[in-house]
Amino acid sequence: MTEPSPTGAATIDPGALLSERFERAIRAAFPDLQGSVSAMVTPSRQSEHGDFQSNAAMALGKRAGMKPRDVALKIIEKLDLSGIAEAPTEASIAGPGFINIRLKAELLSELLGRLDTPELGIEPPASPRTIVVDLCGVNLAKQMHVGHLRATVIGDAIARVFERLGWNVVRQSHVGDWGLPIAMVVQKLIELEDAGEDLSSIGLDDLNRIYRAAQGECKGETKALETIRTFNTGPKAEIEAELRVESASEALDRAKARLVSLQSGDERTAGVWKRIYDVTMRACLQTCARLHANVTDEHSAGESTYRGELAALVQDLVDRGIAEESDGALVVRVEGIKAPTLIRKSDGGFLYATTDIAGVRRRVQNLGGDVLVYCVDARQGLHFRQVFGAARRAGYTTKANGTEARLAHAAFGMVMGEDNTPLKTRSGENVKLTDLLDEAVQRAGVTVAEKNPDLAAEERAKIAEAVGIAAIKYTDLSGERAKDYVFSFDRMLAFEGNTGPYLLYAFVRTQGVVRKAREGGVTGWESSGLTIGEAQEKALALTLLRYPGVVRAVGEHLEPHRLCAYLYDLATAYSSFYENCPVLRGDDEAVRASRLRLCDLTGRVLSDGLRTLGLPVLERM
RNA sequence: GUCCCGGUAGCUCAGCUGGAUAGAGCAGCGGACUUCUAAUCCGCAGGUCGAAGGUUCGAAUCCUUCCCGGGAUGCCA
Repeated sequence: MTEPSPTGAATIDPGALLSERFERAIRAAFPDLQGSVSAMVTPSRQSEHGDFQSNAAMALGKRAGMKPRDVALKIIEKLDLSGIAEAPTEASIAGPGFINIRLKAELLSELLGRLDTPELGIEPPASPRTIVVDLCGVNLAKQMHVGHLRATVIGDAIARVFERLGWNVVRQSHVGDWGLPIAMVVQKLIELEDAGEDLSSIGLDDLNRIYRAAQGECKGETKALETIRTFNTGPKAEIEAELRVESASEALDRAKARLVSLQSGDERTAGVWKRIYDVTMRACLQTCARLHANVTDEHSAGESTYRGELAALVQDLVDRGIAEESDGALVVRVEGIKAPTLIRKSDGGFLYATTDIAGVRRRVQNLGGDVLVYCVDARQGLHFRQVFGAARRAGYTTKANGTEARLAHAAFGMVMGEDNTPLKTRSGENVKLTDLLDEAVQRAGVTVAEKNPDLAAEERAKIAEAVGIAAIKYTDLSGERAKDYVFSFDRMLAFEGNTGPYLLYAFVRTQGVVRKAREGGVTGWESSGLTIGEAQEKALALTLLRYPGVVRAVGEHLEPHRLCAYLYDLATAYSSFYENCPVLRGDDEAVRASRLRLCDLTGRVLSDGLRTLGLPVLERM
C-alpha cells in the first residue's frame, strides 16, 4: 500500500517529518551544542502564520549565547525542507524567533494517500500489551442509575481506544454482589417466600424496592432517638423511637446471620442469591447493550469471586510483615499517605480495600495486565491511592516476567442537575439510567419527525434511538473527565455546537455525497489523485492527518474528551469544506474525484472515531 | 485540621510537552437555502484566564501563598 515516497518516511504526521528535518538542521548549525535538541515543532494556531512552526530558536538562544532571531537564521541556512514545504527564507522568521512553515500541497496529498488505508494510519504494535479496564460496577438489587453512567460510558470508551490501538483489552465490571447489604435482601426475600410469596416472577424494580425496605429496616433510628432525648420531646416519642431501634437491631441480626449462611454456602441462601444476581445482571447488561457499551456477562467480576482468596491474601500480608495490627484491626501503611489502609476489621471481616487489593493481584498476575485502569468516581481517589500503594508494597503489581504494571485511577466528576447539585429525581432518589435514556430518545424523536417528516416510523424510531444515546454519551465523554458537568437535555440534544447529534450529522453528510455519486454512476474516484487547492481543503487535510496521533494521545492520557474535541474539529472542517467546495456540482472531473475521496476519507475517520468512542453511527437522519 | 479536584466570555465548555492577538457553542446582532440533507455555513460583538508574588526571552499553562466552590478523610462499599 505504501509506495516509495520522495520524503522517504513512513509517517503520516507532517509535524514528525518537520521535526526530523529541523533537528538535523539544528545539529548542523550548532555542532558544538551539548545535550539533546528539540525541534519544538507544533501546528500553528493561526493559519495566517503558516501550517506549522518551530519554536526551537528561542529555547536555543540562551544555550548558544545568541539572539533567538540569529539562531533562527542559522537554522534556516541549514534547513532542507525539500519535498515537504516551501524553502524557508528570512521572511519565515517572525516575532522573537518563530520559524513558520507552509506545507506543499503535494505533501498533503501524499500523506493523505498514506492515511487512506483500512487502518487509517493506526498500525497495530508488534507485540501487543495488555490493559485491564475497570468499568460499570453495578450493584445487585439496584437499577443502573446516573452514578453508573460515567463509569460505563467512559470506561468502555477507554477500552475501545486501546482495542483500536491494538492492545489486548480485558474489561472487568466489579459487581457489588457480596456483603451485608446483599445478605439483607436475601433475608427479606426468604422471609417473603416463607410468607407464601412467589419469587419466580420478581423483577429488578421489585428487588430495588425490597433493597430499600431492607436498608430502612436495618438502619434503625439511633440518630432520631438521640435527637428526641436531647430535646426531650416527651416519653411517648422516646419509647416509639426505642422500639424502632430495637426492631432495627433485630433485623440487622437476622441479616448478619444470613450473611454467615451465604458465606458458608447454604443451599437455599445461595439459590436466592443467584436469583437476585441473574435478575439484576439481565437488566443491567440490557441497559449496557442499549448504551452501546461492550459490557457483557464475561466481563463481570463480582466481589463474590474474591471471597475465597481474601483470608489467604491477608495472611500473606501478615506473614511478610506488610500488614500490622492497629486497634484490633489490620492495616497496611503506605508511604506518603497518612491514613492507613484497613484490610481487616476488628471483628475479622474484610473491607472493600481488601477485595480491591486482591483485584489488583488478579488483574496483574492472572490476567497479565501491563496497565490497570479504574474508571471510577473521583470520590474514591484516596481509596485507590491506598489500594495501589498497598498492592505495590505487597509486590502484587509485578508481573510474572518481572515487569511492573502501571496503575491508574481514571477518576471522573459528578453529573449535576440544573440546580448545580448532584442529579436526583424530584423525590430525591437516584435517576434511573433507563429513564434518562428514554427521555433523551423521546426528545430526539420529536426533532427527527420535525426535521425529516418523510421517514417511515420504524426508521424514525431507529434514528431517534441512536441520536438520543449519542447525545447522552457524547456529553459524558466530551468534557474533561475529572470535572463535574450539568446534565441538560436541551443542550446535549442541540444539533449545533459540540454535540453528539452534530457529529452524527456531519457523518451523514459525508455519506450523502458518496451515495449520490454512486447512484449517479460516478466511478473511478476511489483511486484518483488527491489535490489540495482551496483553503478549506487544506484545513480539512491537516485535520485528517492528526487522527492517529489523537487516538494515541487519548490512550496515553486516558482522556476520551481529546478524541471528542478532535472529531468536532474534523466535523467543523468538513462542514466548512462542504459549504465552500462543491463536489458533485463542480464540472472539473479531477476536482470532483479528489473531493469525493476527501468526503469518503473524512467519513471513514469520523465513523472510526465515533465507534472508538462507543457512539452509534447513522447513514441517514 | 490534613489531603484530592475544580475556578477561563452573560451561560456551557476547549486550550496538547510553557509560545505570537486566549478559542468554540449557546444566548445577542447581521448575512447566505428553487440544497451534494440549512440538523448547516459566513460575519459582528463579548474575557483584569479566582487573587497576589515568583521562575522565564515568553505563563491560562510551571512554583509559592492566599480566596472561593466541591469532595474525601480507620473498622459501610
